[in-house]
Amino acid sequence: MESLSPKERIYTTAVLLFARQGFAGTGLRELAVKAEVNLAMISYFFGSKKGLLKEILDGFFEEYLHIARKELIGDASLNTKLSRFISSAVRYFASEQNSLLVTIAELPHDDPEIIEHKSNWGRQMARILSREVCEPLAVETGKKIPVTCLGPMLTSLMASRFLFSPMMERVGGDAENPVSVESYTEILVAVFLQGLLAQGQKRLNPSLSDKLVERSKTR
Amino acid sequence: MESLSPKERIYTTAVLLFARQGFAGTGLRELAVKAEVNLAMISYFFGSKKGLLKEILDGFFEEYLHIARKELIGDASLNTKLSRFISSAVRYFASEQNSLLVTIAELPHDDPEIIEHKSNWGRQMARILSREVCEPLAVETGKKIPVTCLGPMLTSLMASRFLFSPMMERVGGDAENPVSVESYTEILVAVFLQGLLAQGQKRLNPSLSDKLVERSKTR
DNA sequence: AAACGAATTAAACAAACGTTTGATTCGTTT
DNA sequence: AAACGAATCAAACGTTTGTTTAATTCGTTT
Repeated sequence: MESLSPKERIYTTAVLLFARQGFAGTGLRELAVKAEVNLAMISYFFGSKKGLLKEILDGFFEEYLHIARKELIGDASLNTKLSRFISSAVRYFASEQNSLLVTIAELPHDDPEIIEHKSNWGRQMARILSREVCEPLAVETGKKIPVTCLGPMLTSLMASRFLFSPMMERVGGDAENPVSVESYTEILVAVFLQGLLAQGQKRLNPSLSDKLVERSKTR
Repeated sequence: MESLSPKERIYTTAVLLFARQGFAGTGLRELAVKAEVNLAMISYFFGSKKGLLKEILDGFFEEYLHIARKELIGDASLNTKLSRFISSAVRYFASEQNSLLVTIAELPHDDPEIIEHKSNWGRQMARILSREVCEPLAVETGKKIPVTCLGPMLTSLMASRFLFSPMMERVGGDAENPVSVESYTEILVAVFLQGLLAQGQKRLNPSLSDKLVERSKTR
């Protein structure tokens, strides 16, 4: 945090505070203090509090959309494309957990300015998912699932772990060791593609990293 | 709204406003005006703004937990139990959409008072899911999916439509008619239990109600 | 009708809010 | 060294915030 520019410190600290306290629940004075910056610098760099939020949302959506384009567009099978997408997206969600939380917490709110931003990104994502997933899926399996249904399902599913993490930390007893991001990804892929009730496959077993953790505990 | 008691009007209006503008983003004066109630009545009935939020969260979790107990506990097959649970829960989410949105938007925030409330409900839900879903699942399929993973996945998946609805309303073009709650439920059950890539079954076709809508349009 | 507690009210409280102003410092260019 | 724009600052702007107070109305019980 020390080597960052003042503007970067504001951005980073804002993502952290907005994620933990909500956008409206965070005051600019607290943000300025925690970012070690003068209060007026926030308006100076981002125009307004809402302008700061817009930049955060844009930053998250831009990368998310980039991942979707990279992993979903192409000639690979639906199975591989979706597996790769989920894997990359979850890795991104994990690395930018706070940006994800800010975005999701602001999703249901209906501020006209913000809604417009979100819808723009939603339209682009819907175009990709429609062509690269929904249409091939209808051809291969006969199932017609609308993008407006599949898009939210997929994103919510991948975000679930992070949405509930502040709550689940106090639910899972001390005995239960937390699930690594890798095996979380494997579970997601398996459930979303093959279903919860499908017979277990070898890719569903605990990943190597989890096994090592387990061993180091029992010894 | 006219026949409700002042306390009920405050509660109902608060759910609506918190869902659309967020908890911290809603002022008590605006709430008092919209609920046609004197400002001081809010503190009088609910103690504080946070007290009001706690009652909303409790109200939502109580019914959600009730549904989980009713549909998941018993000797039916995993398939039927989960199908019924998803069906009931989605119907409840749809009827209490705003309570759901308030709850989810507050999930990631780490206010100690609120976190404690959420965790209490989370623990109870985890106990049910663990015994009635995770353990039977491990026996039947060999897959060991921790509750701290499955719980959030299931809830997020069912909530996805409602979380994204303000955004998706502007994404889906006018041509595309919205998915009914019934067929949304069928899609959820099919994807979660059999997987996205499974071959289409008859329960996956558009539900009767959707077919009627489609017919009335083309004629 | 007197008395009582619950319900409702207008008014005020200090604190925090987002934003703006005008002066000052800093590094670079002329 | 003079000049310039960008960056930083302390201070104040007018609102709005959640909460509390004390007085009043209301319906019921005595």
